[in-house]
Parts: sequence; structure tokens; C-alpha cells
Amino acid sequence: MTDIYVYNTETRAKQKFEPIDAKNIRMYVCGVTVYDYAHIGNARPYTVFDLLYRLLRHVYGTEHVTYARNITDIEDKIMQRAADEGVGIKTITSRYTKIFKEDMQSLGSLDPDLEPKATEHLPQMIKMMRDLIEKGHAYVADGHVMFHVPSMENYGRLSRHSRDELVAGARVEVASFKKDPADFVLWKPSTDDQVGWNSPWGRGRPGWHLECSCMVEEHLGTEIDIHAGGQDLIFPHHENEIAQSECTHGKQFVRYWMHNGYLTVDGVKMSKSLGNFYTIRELLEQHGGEAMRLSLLTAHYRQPVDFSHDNAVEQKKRLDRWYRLVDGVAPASEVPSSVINALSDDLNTPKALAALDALATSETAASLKAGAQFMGLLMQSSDEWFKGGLGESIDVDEVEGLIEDRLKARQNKDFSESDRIRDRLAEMGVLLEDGPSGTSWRKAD
RNA sequence: GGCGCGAUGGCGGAGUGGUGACGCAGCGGAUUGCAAAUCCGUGUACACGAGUUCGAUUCUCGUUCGCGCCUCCA
Repeated sequence: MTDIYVYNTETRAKQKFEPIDAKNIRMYVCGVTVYDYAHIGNARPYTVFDLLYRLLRHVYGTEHVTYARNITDIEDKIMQRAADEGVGIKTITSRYTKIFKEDMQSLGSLDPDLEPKATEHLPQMIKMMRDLIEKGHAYVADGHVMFHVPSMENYGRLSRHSRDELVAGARVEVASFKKDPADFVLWKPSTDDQVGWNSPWGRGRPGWHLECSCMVEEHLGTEIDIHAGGQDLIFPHHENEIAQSECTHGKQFVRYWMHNGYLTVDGVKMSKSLGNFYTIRELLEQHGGEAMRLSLLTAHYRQPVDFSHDNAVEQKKRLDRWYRLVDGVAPASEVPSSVINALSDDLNTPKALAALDALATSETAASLKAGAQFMGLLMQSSDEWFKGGLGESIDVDEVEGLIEDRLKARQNKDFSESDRIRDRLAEMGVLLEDGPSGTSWRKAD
């Protein structure tokens, strides 16, 4: 069996992956908050950890791996958006959930086994808060339920932030009802015009961290193999998940914590708050799903990746070359070991892509296709790739008729006529390629 | 201030204690009426300083520069 190595944020080291139960491997990736179109930075974790999912399924068997990716469908930004549009939050969340799922599919990610929604886990959250209060880890204050950070001995071990450092470096004003400045919210009260649920502590809504702890427990159990997400979630989100789950259950919550680096634009982190973002939608329209997927995979997942249109165009050219080679070729039955080995080494996608390039010869095209498809690439036929998509209405019959005319002109050595036809096709967005076996065409970029 | 990441050729980006991946771009050639595509060939790099070593881009320390997190954030 192939050994998989992953970098564990908690130990800050690359470790051999040893499943809790090889017949029941569980991974959880923090999903999106559905209040707007997702940006391409959001897509990075779901793309790289999709590869981890594929790898685990390959090594341990499809039926032995469960991947959950939640939908955060209650959050203040959602409420704000709903209020702005004068609609209920469900209208907002179902709209953007649908868009998000479509985007992920366009980027070539497999659907997770489970996509739990926060709002469907209120009873579990109330139960966890009860447990935490009973065990002395949480308290009620001013309509809030707060987690009491000093009640947990090794709080901060994931981010390596001590409670004292946190308090000293805090940029946010400390609410007066907190017993300790580091305490965080499990439940907050809602006013009458805000969305809320009844609870033993009054009508309110859950804090973000609580949701994930409860969804993990509900669907995957109290101890799971892998929990992943963006680096910005290490603190406070994942730190607080550990606090909630471990103080509730008294056992190690997660074996391996994995975090991807940021996607940047012009070297700066892409984020909604900075406004320097591209939505997945707009980039899919410009570059297509596979080029965007490949673009996201060109850097190792823990490194920052700087998004640029030039890179997307470059990756499209790489795909063009591969698609030419695999035209009409059936994928090999085995995924090339060079690809599996590269991915098994902490998801080394640049190395895996180099392995594909090494297979990009006419002799090894079947292996290239198998390896690429394993990574969610080369999923179309070459004809679809070169001629389809883009929605530009290209009339195939007209194109082929003009190619015939041009061929006749060329046979008559009437090159000014043949070039005129080629120019006309170019205006239609069609590029010609004269090969030994005749003339083929593809849509222009 | 605390915690952490990085610095490789024109660009992107692996990797290694000792003959410099890979992609895109460039250049030369083949092919072509021309172009495109394809094929062959080809140049350029390891931030700086010190240390360890027979030998360091690779290990150690320091410096400089860049980036992120420190309760919105994938």
C-alpha cells in the first residue's frame, strides 16, 4: 500500500498518515459561508483537498473514505445580505449554495460525501453547550454562552498562541461580560428582527466555531483523521473547534490538521474585505474550469499562489498540448505511479504535474490521460476541448465548407484566395492547422 | 511585540550535500506556399554574510527583503 505523508500543522512536521480505521477514513474541510459569489481564493482549499480525497480513495478504497464539507448558512453577513435584499436568509443561502456547488463542479472537484448545513444542527449545538456548561468550560453571561478559555489546559496548541499572548496582542475591544479576555462566543442573542432559534439561554444564534464542532461529531464522530481548511482558519476557528470538541468529549479531536496557503493577487492576499478578488464565476467564463484548476495546482498547497491571468493562459496552453496528445486515446487502466507518488508526498502537485509532462509523449499518452483524469484534468474529449464551449455560435458546417474551399484554392496554388479564406475563418474565431493528414481547426482563444 | 512562512534562470515552479527537474516565453533548425501546430537542438538561476564539510543552492547561525496570522476571512 502506498504510504501517504502529510504536513500536520499541529506538529509542524510532515508525518506518515496512519488512519484511525483504514476501513473508515474521515476528513472534514471547512466550507464556505454562502452570502455571495465565492472568489477564486475560496476555491483553493476545495481544489487541493479534493486531490487528497481522491488520493485517499485510491489508496484505501472509495467506500472507505468519507469527506464532509459543510455549508455555513447562518452568519451575520448572510443576515445583512438578506436584510439588504428584503428577503429571508434561506433565499440567500440556497441561491449561493447552488452557485458554489456549480463552481466546484466546474473546477473539476468531486462532490463530497456529505455537505451538512449549520442550520440543521441546532439541537446538537444546544447539547454541546449544555455539556460544556456542565463541565465548567462554558458560562452564560448577558444572553451569551461563552467558552471559558482558561478552563482548558492546553488551549492554543494548534496555533501556538498562549492565552496571555492572545490577550496582549488582541486588536479587538474586550466585551465587558467576558470572564476572561480570550473567551469566545458559542451562542449570541438575537433581537426580535434578527434570525434566531430558541434555546435554554434565550433566543439567539450560534457562533461560527460551534457549528463545525457539532457537524463533525454528527457526521464523522468524535475523533477524525483529517481536518483541513485555509491557513486563516488556524486561529481562532480551528483552535476553538479543538477546545469545544475536546472539552466535550475528552479525546483527541483530529489526528492531522492540514492548511493551505493563500491565494494572492499582486502578492497580496485575496479577500472579500480587501475587495481585490475575482469570483470563480468570472474566471470560469474567461479561462474555463480545467485551466483554472490547473492554475490552482501549479504551486504546492502550503505555499502562496499568486493568481494571474497570464498563468491561467499558460496553463491553458499546457492543456492544449496534452489534449492534442490524448486525442482518441483511451486512458490507461492504472494511474501512473509517478503521479500517485508525488501526491502521496504531502500533495506535491507541481511534482505530479511534472510527472504528467514527462508522460506527455505519443507513446505514453494513455498514461498521461489516466494520470490527468485522476487529478480531475483532461475530462473532455479533445474535440470538445478545442471546438466546444465558449458559447460563441460557430457554424460547423460553414467552417468545414470554407475549409474545403480553401483546400481547393491551395491545390490550384491560389494562395491569396486560400489566405483570404483563412483570414475570414480567423475573424469567425477559428484557427486552422494544416497537418500531414489534412486540415484541422479549433476555436481561437 | 508574539507565532509562522518564504527568497531558485525572462516568468511560474520542483528538487538535491558532489555531473543544474518541469512548464510558458526566447533563440537556432526541420517541416510548411505562408502561418499555426508538431519535432529536434539551445542559453540563462539557487537573496547576502559567516560556519560545518574534501565539496553547499541543499545543513547551521546571522543579515536583508517579502508575506501571513494574533478573535470578519478559504
